[in-house]
Amino acid sequence: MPEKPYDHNQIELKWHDRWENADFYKAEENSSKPKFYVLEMLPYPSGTLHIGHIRNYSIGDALARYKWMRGFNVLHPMGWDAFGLPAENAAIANKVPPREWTLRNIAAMKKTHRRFAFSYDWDREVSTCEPEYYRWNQWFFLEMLKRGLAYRKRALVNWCPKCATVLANEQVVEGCCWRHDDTPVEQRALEQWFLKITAYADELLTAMSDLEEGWPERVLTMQRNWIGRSEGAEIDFKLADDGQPIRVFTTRVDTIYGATCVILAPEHPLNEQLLDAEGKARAKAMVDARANKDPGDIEKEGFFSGHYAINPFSGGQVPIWIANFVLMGYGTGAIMAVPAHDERDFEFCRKYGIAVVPVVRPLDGALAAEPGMKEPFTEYGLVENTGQWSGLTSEEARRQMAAFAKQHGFGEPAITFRIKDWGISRQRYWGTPIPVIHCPKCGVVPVPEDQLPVILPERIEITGEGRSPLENVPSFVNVNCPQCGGAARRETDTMDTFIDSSWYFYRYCDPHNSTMPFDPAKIAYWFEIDQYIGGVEHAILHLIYSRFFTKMMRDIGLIQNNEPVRRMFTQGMVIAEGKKMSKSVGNVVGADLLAGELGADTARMFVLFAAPPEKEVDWRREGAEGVYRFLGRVYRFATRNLEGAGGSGESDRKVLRKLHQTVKKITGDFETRWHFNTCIASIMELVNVLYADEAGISAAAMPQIVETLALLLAPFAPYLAQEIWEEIGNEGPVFRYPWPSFNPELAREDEAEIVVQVNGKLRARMMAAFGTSKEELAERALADEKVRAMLDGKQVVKTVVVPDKLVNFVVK
RNA sequence: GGGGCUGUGGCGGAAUUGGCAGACGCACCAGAUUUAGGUUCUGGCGUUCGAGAGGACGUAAGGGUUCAAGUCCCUUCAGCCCCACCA
Repeated sequence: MPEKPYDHNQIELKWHDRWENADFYKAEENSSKPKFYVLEMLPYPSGTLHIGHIRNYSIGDALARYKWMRGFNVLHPMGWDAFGLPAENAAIANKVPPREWTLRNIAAMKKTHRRFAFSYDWDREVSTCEPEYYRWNQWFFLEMLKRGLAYRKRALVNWCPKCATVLANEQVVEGCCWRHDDTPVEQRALEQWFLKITAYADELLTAMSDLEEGWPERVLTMQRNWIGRSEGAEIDFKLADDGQPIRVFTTRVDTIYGATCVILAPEHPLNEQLLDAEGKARAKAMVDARANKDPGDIEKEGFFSGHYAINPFSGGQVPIWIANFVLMGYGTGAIMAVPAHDERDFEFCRKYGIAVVPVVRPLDGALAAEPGMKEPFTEYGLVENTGQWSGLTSEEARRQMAAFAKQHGFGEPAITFRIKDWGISRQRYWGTPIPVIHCPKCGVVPVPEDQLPVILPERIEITGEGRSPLENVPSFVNVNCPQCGGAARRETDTMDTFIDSSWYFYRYCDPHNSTMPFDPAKIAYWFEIDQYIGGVEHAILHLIYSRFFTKMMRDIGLIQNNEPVRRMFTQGMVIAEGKKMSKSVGNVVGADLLAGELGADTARMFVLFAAPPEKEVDWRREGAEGVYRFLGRVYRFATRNLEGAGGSGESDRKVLRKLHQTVKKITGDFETRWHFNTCIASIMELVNVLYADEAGISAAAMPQIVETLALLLAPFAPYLAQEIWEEIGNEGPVFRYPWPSFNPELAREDEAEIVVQVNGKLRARMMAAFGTSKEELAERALADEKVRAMLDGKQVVKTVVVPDKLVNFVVK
């Protein structure tokens, strides 16, 4: 039978059209199949396909297809959201209703996406711009408000002048906005809404021990550092003037006898009382300087406040200083400086000539002599000259002294976290409105549940800098108070869109529910997510937020699982021109271009082939032709051997062995590592063997070979696999057919190749039956001419034999 | 400053448990097919010495453990990522 040329367009469009409305992986709830829930980050609703998502589709799509063939129940939904708005379209964000803008793009996007990824459950599409989604965002907000998990306070916030909005701490990168790395973030004081993520700080940290198995260590480390738990004590020093307490946080209360000053952050509230006009000006200058500089470049600076504090343990008086390296946002905003036992304090005190008093000695040494101390001793040791605690170990002293402080009312053991509450207010049009009303009489009043959702007005004008465009829409702002009925103002802040991404995967399980965010029974069925695939850039933002949301929803009583994701996979980024490919950098390459040229099969397979998925991949299209050539080779081989192509049969055994070895190899790589690049490489090897031995394959063996080849290709090149599947007379989707199994007997080589080494260097090879004894192997190796020549005149000191593998002679 | 990751041909990468370094592909070279180009098929392709058979060297650099090291240990260098006056 004559071969057919590989025309990717004809094949892909044919199946694309036939599959237009098919849902191959439609979730079968309550089926007896094992559950498998793949989630991918959402496609961005921008005009061009974001190439980073091609990688998502490649990985998740291939995996879903494979899992389905292995008999798993796959929920693999597609979602649409409002975040990821291109920076250059910031104007749009303030003008076009998110919903309209998103819907406009969805239609165009679907076409391209379907060709790349048709394994989604389209019924479970969730758009986070839909009023229904707003409703449940707002419902969650009000639930949190009831429970004290949402609150409002005046706060210094990070402000991006370009976005004209507030940023969460997590969204500030090197002092700049995460979307505008050339725009320094400013500090502004605004009334802001916060979610009390700190209430879960401890659990977010300790629960991580359950995730160790399925999450990358790297991500867990980042989260641990971000949450930043440290154990210590809070101690009240007394202001010498009037006895009012100055609370400091320390992890080393055992060193408190060595505290030679107390240092306040420049923005510490007590400064208002302590400092004169000049001091206040200096403190303010420090705050401003800090906002605009790289933290690493700022030199330690400070000045004496003119006041003293009393050490509650020793009773001694120490000066109170103001210094720029003390942060108001961490601990209590005040520290006790122990220069003898802390790097920073040492540097600071030496600079300003403040006393250094050693009080901890190394376990095997003496107390450091001062003056003349060159560097602080920061490790644990034994405390000395510390009153009744002298002689204790640092650990023991820490415990006892903290307890003593509590007992006497001037302190207590304390745990401090680095993580701060999540500021969710955005002065931006693009987001879920925060559902509260400000009434001059009643204060902050929640919008009653039956009035949800509060939706965004359409067709609004951009305002000037710094205020929500919603403030200029009277029909939105002017409302009656739900409590007293009087005139009131609606909140104009909208929610951070990370709220949307924190729970959308729950909504996937029940996307059309109009009475609840989702049916708890459905969540109980699907969750936890078995496998989540996302970019590594979400390690601390999205992944901490969604863990927080899960715990919050559990405490509301909606769900039972403690964590959203059982196993987490962070894929590498796509790099172009040496930079992370992203819209704001402007180096996005349209992968649909490649797909249009060489086909979606080639584009997908090429991305998978380029590198293992956890690694970043440099986008260059040079290698794509190779993949295209390969697919053509496969197709031509299959079509010319459909029938009556019987060969001699002399190669059957060899080819079938290779076939079974390939199935074995790919199955292994799929199950354990997801190294699709080696999967594809081994299919290529197989095809090379098929070409070399084509004439020797019998008509009896050929159908099995072609069919298996189609099945092996199905996860990577579904259109081609399907086409071959049909050509050989099979019906229905190829990936509904079970993944091929391999026969270990057939996969095994007849004989083992034994490597013969002399002093660890390869000198010869020989074939031997499996299980040949060590003695016989050594004997046969010695018989080899070349080996004999190498051993001539030398003495064999030792012979190492690894059965079925190698013989090594050690000679002198 | 702290934590983590990476370093293999001209390039992307393979080597899953310490056991043949460079699978597979790109690029390049040659041959066959073709009027020619393209396509397709076949072969070559780490460096170096050698006419050849064959030898020596070779996984960032140096050292160590081992019969055997890309893989394990130590030191150094380079690059990337995260955190960063966190008391």
